[in-house]
Amino acid sequence: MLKLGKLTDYATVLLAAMAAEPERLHAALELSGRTSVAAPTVAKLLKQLQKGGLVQSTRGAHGGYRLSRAPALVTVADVIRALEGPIAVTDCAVHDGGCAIEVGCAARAPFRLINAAVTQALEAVTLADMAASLNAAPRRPAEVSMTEVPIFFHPAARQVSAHVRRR
Amino acid sequence: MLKLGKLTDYATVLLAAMAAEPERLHAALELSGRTSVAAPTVAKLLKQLQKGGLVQSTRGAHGGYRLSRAPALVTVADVIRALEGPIAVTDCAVHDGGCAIEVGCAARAPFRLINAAVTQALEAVTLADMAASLNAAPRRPAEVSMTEVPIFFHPAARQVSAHVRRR
DNA sequence: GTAAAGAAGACTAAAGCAGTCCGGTTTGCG
DNA sequence: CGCAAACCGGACTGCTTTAGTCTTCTTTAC
Repeated sequence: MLKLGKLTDYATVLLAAMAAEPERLHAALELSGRTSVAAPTVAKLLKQLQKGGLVQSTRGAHGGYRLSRAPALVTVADVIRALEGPIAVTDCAVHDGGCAIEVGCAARAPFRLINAAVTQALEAVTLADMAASLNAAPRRPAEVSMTEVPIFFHPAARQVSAHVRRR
Repeated sequence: MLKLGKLTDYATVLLAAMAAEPERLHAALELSGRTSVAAPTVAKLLKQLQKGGLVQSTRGAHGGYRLSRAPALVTVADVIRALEGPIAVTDCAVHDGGCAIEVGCAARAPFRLINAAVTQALEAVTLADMAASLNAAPRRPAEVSMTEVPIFFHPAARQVSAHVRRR
């Protein structure tokens, strides 16, 4: 399915919730309540995100987590890399060796290009975009039409959901 | 890792090998020899690809498999869909329900856009492209640079590796 | 000093994936 | 007519990855 792990999905939701109030300190339990993600899972994810440098922690009573960077500077690709390692559609797209085919493999070069394209799509969406779509009036899923997609590819378009938010 | 299954990878290699001689009939064993993929695996994959409508089989002695469509009309996305089902970066990007968060989920709409973008990248590469890169002089991996990627997004550019092939 | 909060890691259960093997059917050819 | 080559269809097993939980320890505010 070319699937992302469920945990990565949750992590994105958590970070989006934090991005709504970037300055505040967010306790793990509080985030669990706000996002409906199970508390132990939230704790586990935040630890990993901290290891990946995406959030900073404050220990002790009234402690919590805070985003390390401004929401606009954190992309979905960053989240995936923090939790699942480098983005690699196939193994051979990233590291050489280990593949029996390797030499004269027709798929290799094209897969590298695909990998780069996928990465670019993931770099195009930031936490700020997600937080914005949280604050906006709820949209019905069907309203996100396929025709809106090419905005990703316009060189100047960084804030994807700015487009989504309108109308 | 956003990984594709290894089997999907192999299937792409097999189809690329067949695309080099689209008219011929290819026996499973012969393809195994040409691609270094284990014979039972080849057989299994071709069966699945047939179920997915990508190849046609001829039974009996001197039988084999043939591509159902011209190589230029088969994309990597087709291969993935035949083996792994619909392309879905997250579950909620495709089917509704089953997600505890669901309502008021900030990540949902953005993930749908990402999913569409990823799909588009996968649709952009065909078996014909791969077969071409097989016939061309072998390129060293490093030569496929990131700067070549945007070709994917140019509206008129369908044959990605036509660009890769040159120089 | 006590309570609230994060840190760290071990552990279990479940799911998906890769790979193999089997018996069956169709077809070509001597 | 019978054998061999090739595909057909599915069952089955072992492995890896993932999700999720639990426990114990450390830090800090009041």
